[in-house]
Amino acid sequence: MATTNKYMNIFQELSEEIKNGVFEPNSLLPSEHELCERFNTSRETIRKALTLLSQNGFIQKMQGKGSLVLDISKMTFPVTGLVSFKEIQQSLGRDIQTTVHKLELIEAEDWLSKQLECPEHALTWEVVRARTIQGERVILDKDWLLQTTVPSLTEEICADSIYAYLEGQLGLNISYAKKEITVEPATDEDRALLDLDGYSHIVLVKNFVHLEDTSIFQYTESRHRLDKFKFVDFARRRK
Amino acid sequence: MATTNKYMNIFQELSEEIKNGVFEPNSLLPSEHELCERFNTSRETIRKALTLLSQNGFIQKMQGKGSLVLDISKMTFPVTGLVSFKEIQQSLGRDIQTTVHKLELIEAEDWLSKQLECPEHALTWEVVRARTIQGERVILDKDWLLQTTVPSLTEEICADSIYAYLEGQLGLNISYAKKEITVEPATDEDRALLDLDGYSHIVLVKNFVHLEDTSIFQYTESRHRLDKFKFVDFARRRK
DNA sequence: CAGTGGTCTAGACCACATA
DNA sequence: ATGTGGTCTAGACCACTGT
Repeated sequence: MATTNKYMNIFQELSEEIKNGVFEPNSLLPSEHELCERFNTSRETIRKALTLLSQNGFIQKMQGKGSLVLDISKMTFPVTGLVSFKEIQQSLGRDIQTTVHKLELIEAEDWLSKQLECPEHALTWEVVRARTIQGERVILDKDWLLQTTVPSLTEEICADSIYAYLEGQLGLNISYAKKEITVEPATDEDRALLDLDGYSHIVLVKNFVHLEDTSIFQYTESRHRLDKFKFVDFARRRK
Repeated sequence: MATTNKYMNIFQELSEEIKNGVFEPNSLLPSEHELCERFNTSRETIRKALTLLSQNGFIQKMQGKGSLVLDISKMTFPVTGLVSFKEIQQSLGRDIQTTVHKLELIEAEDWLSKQLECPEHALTWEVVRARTIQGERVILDKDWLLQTTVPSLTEEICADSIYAYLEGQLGLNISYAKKEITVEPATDEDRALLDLDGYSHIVLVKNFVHLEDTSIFQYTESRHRLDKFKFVDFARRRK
């Protein structure tokens, strides 16, 4: 669990303590000075950890007063940030299955090479997966990954979590992503592979995933049945 | 324009220069050392400004190499963070009108006092506004604001931007918000006040807005016609 | 007043990239 | 080997909050 970073460790340790109720919601965290002593470190380092806590909705800093612990039980769940389908569902303790409908190496067509910002005809993994939650097929995930960064891919990996494989096994460093959420008419494919229950539209979440060298290596379309879709976002006001 | 903060000023100055093309996309920013000299400041201060640029999608920092300028023209627009309807539309140069359908001081009912985390029967402003974009009424905004924090409210303010009034005139410090995006069946009110064009559902964006003392003072439901809804999110991976 | 967080500094050492 | 960013330090001064 120990990453190399001091402030990252402090952030994780304090966030665990907040989650576990060691620090009560609506109470104050120990002062920065006290935290310096507890973690035997300098104040700027403590402040980096506290900044992370603040950005992730754990605390609210108040000048002259201290750091107030927020009630994270009211937060439903921060889907913000880069979190994969599997991580989210696991965090909710949901019972899910994944059906892999397609796993092929294709040549990128015109539209796809534009999405991936890659040369046309670049070799690309195309993955189509349906997600079953509590007996209903409600999400269709369509992934495209450049073979230059992901040489091989198996059905086992797709049935589990592609993210876990990329970060864990391949050691890829995912750095940021852009998401677009819209509502679109359902396609024949949607109707065939999902239990649409009469809905004529789906929620489409497009996801452009970038590596640390800023190249896009994955483009994902996540197609959700309307009534099963929920997106939660925590955001701080930047002045 | 000059806020009090050194790193905030540097962030704004550099972000302007990136927007204006002074620094080309896919080129490197001057090194932190050079920026220290240019702004006559220490490295940690420069790094705070660069961290802000990174978090807002302007640059990608790469150890050993430098800070790469990202192509913000590909970003559509960061709707992430706390941005009001008016700010977003203005940034897109859209032609919009607002119709105020309701502006009343009411007593919070059961469900509302739960949303606002306030005592039942607390006095609350209820505001209902329809947004017309390019001739079509496509968004219905329903706002509830606690009178304890917003003593008075006029139709003129509502027709313009409530946010601008709250932050500019009242000097309220908005600090963070939680958003929830779902799809819900349209109500009779939706059908009456919007040009729903046959759609049976709307996209519902719930917004819980908190002040710096962490109290909720505003709860908003933004109801969008399906085909006119778009949400864009930029997120960095936190390890 | 004392205690809190907010900003800023000058310098140190490390890890990574490039030539 | 040099230059880049990543982390950490010890201390300074300021602004705000409470008593």
